[in-house]
Amino acid sequence: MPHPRDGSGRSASVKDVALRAGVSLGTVSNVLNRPERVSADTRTRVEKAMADLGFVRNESARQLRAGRSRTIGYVMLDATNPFFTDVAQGMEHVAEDRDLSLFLCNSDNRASREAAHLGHLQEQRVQGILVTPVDPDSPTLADLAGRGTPLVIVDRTRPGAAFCTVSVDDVLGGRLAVDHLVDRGHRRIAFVGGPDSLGQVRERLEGARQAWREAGLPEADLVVVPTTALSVAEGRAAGERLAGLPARRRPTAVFCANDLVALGLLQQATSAGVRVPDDLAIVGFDDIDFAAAAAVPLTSVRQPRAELGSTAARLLLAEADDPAHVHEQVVFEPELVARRSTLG
Amino acid sequence: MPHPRDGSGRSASVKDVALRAGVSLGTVSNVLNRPERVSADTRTRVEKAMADLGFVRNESARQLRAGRSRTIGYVMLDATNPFFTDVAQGMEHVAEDRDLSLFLCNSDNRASREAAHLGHLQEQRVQGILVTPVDPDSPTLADLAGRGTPLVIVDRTRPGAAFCTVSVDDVLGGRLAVDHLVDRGHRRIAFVGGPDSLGQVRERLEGARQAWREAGLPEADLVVVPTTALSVAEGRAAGERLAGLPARRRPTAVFCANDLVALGLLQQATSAGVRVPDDLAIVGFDDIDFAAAAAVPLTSVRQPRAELGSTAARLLLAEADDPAHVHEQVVFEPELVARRSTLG
DNA sequence: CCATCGAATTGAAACCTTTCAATCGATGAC
DNA sequence: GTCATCGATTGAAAGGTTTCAATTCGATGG
Repeated sequence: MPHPRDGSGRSASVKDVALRAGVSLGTVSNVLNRPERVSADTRTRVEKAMADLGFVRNESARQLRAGRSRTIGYVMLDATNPFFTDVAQGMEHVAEDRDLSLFLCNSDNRASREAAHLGHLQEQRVQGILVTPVDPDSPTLADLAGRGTPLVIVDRTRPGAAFCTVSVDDVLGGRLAVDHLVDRGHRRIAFVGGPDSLGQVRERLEGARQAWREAGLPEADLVVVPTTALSVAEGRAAGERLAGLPARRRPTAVFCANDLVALGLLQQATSAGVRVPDDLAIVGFDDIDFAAAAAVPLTSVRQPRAELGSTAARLLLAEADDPAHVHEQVVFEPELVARRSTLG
Repeated sequence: MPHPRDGSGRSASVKDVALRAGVSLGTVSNVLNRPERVSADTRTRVEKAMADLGFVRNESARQLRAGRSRTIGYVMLDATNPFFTDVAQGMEHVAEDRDLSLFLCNSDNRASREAAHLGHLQEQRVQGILVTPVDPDSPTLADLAGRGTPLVIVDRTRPGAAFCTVSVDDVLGGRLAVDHLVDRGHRRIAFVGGPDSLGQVRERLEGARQAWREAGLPEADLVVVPTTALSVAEGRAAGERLAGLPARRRPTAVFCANDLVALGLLQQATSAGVRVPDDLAIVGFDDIDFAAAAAVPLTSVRQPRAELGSTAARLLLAEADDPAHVHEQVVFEPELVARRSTLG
């Protein structure tokens, strides 16, 4: 019987272990935390007692004593978007190396959920919080940082802010996408994405406009098709709206604010008999794995997803370990990955 | 100045609040937990003190006292598979309703990671653990349940086990897929998936074989193409192996163990000039959003993903709240969703 | 004016771990 | 035989919250 449940229902504590092993409570703690200070004999005795009792360390008590937990948290914007799960993967590796747990939370694009999660994480006294915020200018974040909780913003930048940020140059990303389309000869294009409360959307569009302008092309030939979210469904809907445009205004290429939208659009286009890329070229953003795997492989602006996450996590821990830490704003450069959806 | 940081660096405790509000520590606790027992006057005074001090409740201490936390955990098999994030979404809703936090962990198909996560969750004294295990027969799980931690297995069934399970009838799913292909006139098909250490893979194949046999078709005409994982990349690789088969053995349809594999296969086929479904029909499994969004929308066996998650979470909480709880084995029926990848 | 009652508030104990100064015992040096 | 030393072990305190029995105070009824 490997795990005799004691009648009390309560799980065994160090005290119970000490009693059973016939040592003091401090010794049990030593076995747990500084085994080298305990004689081999006592150690095995204590370890046996632990096994017999099915002892599991109570992390709450440990944290209470230590003042902080062995956990960091990441509040992500959209857990169903593979981009963010890949970012989280990068964080996870760093956490694993340091033997920390990563607490994943999904704000699902809602400020209220975000606030709730941030509150819970604070109550847990996590070592620090990573967040891809609904709104990076929200005072909640500044408050948090001001209160002393290490905080790193992921996928947004905030120059001069009271915290580190790790992001990708979205304006540059937008330029890359549009430069590529212009190079391929397109002279009427659309930008699909929204809501523009999302900084990612605004900046990618801004970059697109810059590139378009610098190519000397008329503003009116860059149509903006707004969506209410960055999802596959919205991409499909946008495709329908695009198909409804009079032929002379219909673009020959589309730059989508992310790959989910691009995949939705691609599907709608293909099923409507529009050939990609011959009739319509498509560029996405993020370069999630599904982009390369689409039946017409998607040209996309690649972000170093895992690196974004691991860098953020490392900065967070640096700040948590060193109060004199100087905040950094890391900006990665995106890179265009050309595939069939624009190459024919 | 909304959050004056006290010189100590330590964050404010109930004691500090009590001192500042000129009340006892018990009263502060009452304001927090039973506000109706406190006079309006005192209450506002205490609330003001909390705001001034930027008081944040210390969850570790609360948990220590309460004996258990306000958290449940889900250890998922593959966080990058949208199927599991959708399942998690279902759990999240239940947790949100009960004002609990859901701690998401990714075992990434590795038993060692799974064990580490399970250990951490226990140490946190979570109310219960949801897990899609690498191996549902692992003694670790039985131990956990035996030790008294409420446990629910998700996406696997284990008749007569010492815990609840919530799953989908994978054998039936396999049958549905193959019945459909047989109905569409296919007489030589392949099953693509692996490793068969995964129960999901074994059972879906088993169902496929049953349906094939019952249709009176020769065993040899159901080719099994094993993969080392259920990923897009493996699907692509399998596609190449399939293309390498001599024409007379090449199947006219493929049933993939999940949608990721199917999407990879679809991509490989299309880029190799194989027309889907005319030259090759494809059926996936899970019906993730990307399945419908593929450029050739994918026929797939739908599982009630969110419902799987919410049911599991509800069972878990039922067990956590009632020690006399009787374990249940819930099995959902999957459903075939036919789309262009098999319909032409 | 006293007794009683109820509402509001208090103070101490408990939860479990970690830490650290103090103690103990044995070994080796003189 | 005594003293210093060193390793091993101990015991008590601290950390923040919650709970609950006990207390206070003002008000009500007699």
